[in-house]
Amino acid sequence: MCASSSDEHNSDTEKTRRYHHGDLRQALIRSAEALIAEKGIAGFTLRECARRAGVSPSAPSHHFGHVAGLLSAIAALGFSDIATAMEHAQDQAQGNALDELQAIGEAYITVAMMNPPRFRITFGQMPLDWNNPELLHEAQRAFGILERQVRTIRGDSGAGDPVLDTQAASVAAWSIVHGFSTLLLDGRLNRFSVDVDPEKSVKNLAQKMLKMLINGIEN
Amino acid sequence: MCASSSDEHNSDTEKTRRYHHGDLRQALIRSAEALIAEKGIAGFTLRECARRAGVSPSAPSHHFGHVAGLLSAIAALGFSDIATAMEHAQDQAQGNALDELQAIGEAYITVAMMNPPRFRITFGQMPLDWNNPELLHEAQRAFGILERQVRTIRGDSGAGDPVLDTQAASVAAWSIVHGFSTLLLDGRLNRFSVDVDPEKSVKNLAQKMLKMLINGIEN
DNA sequence: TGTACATCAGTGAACGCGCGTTCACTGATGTAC
DNA sequence: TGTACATCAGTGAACGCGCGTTCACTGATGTAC
Repeated sequence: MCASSSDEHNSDTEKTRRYHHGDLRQALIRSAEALIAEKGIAGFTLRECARRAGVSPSAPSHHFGHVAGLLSAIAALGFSDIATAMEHAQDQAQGNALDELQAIGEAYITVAMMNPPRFRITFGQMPLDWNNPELLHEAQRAFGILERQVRTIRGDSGAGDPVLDTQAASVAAWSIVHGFSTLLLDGRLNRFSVDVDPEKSVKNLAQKMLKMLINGIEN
Repeated sequence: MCASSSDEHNSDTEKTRRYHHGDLRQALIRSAEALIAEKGIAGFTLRECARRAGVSPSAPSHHFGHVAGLLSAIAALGFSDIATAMEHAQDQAQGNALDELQAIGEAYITVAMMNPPRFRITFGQMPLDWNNPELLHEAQRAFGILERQVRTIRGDSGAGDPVLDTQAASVAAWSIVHGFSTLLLDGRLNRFSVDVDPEKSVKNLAQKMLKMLINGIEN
């Protein structure tokens, strides 16, 4: 609860471990992401996570109930990041609905690139607890933004019949940005496509790609 | 080597286990896929695999060297399936290059749906051995087909300057079919999009989606 | 056709290991009076 | 301001477990003569 600890023991590097950590949740989330960034999804274990957070092996279970609890908390953040970034992009591009969709798509990819382990936890095949209300809420929020945007483009005010096309367009947009993010983070593009190493050219590539799709949605 | 065993012990259900299995490779591949289909990617272990194949715990290591050996063999099949299906689709749709790309994209998704565990091994984050020549070859073959097709569409006879656009279009096509397959197999579409349960509507959705993209690539 | 023998494919016991979770506990916190 | 006490957050030892790989081995296969 106390975001900034005002006492003298706020440094992790100091060996002075307090009995009450203060922000175990954040510490575990950070160490989980660092661990996955380093060892990949298969290298993740609760115990190693605790070790890195400088905390007893049972602490994570105590705090989150079970592995899925910690991972679900992180996945909720993952969806939240995406939703928030997409909302922001939408606002920035205000005006043309197609430009907004473009901006939303780019935001999705940017979020994935900015925190790969979080993206992997969110969309990899880790055990998540879909009864976690926060996780569910953030996930629905993210997809909702995308879908509403597409609906706007198609002039689908509710009564129209092109409902199915709206669905197809939403799924198309989600698929293309999700597929790109996945292939990129997993190093598949580097392996088979031309070099997409320099960060600038990745964003460029993503932009062009999205433009093609949106061009097609527009009809 | 002997594809059809001509002796009396060819049934797995019979408890008569021979010392030399005859086709351990196939048996392990089958049991690995069945295991992953049932328990997911996190539930995969070499030992359980061996157990299901009715073989000693050390047999997989003996045959494939290490876990990554077995998984890489399966991933090679995954890429091979995709490449072969795409080639076939290409032939069927012969004529219009855009129709061919559409057919190729649909084939990718169909392959993913036909053997989900294989697709997961191929593209999930399992430990693969990229020094495995078969794996490398099949992977390159698959991407090559896609890329050549896009090059044909753009009239890119080699000397042209729109090289970057060809790259973008290839990556866009790969991204959209890959993203769709991934989201579908992981049950994300069911969770957030409208119901895509009946198999027919999935193919329909994929078709529409691809049409949108190709429409955009065409300019 | 028969025998000797090298090669190969799979065995099974053992290795050392680290895992997620449980449980009774203890040290810190904050509230009531 | 000070004291008593309930609540809470994290401890640390222990649980039972199944893992991937190794190693010396053995049973089957196929080839040479």
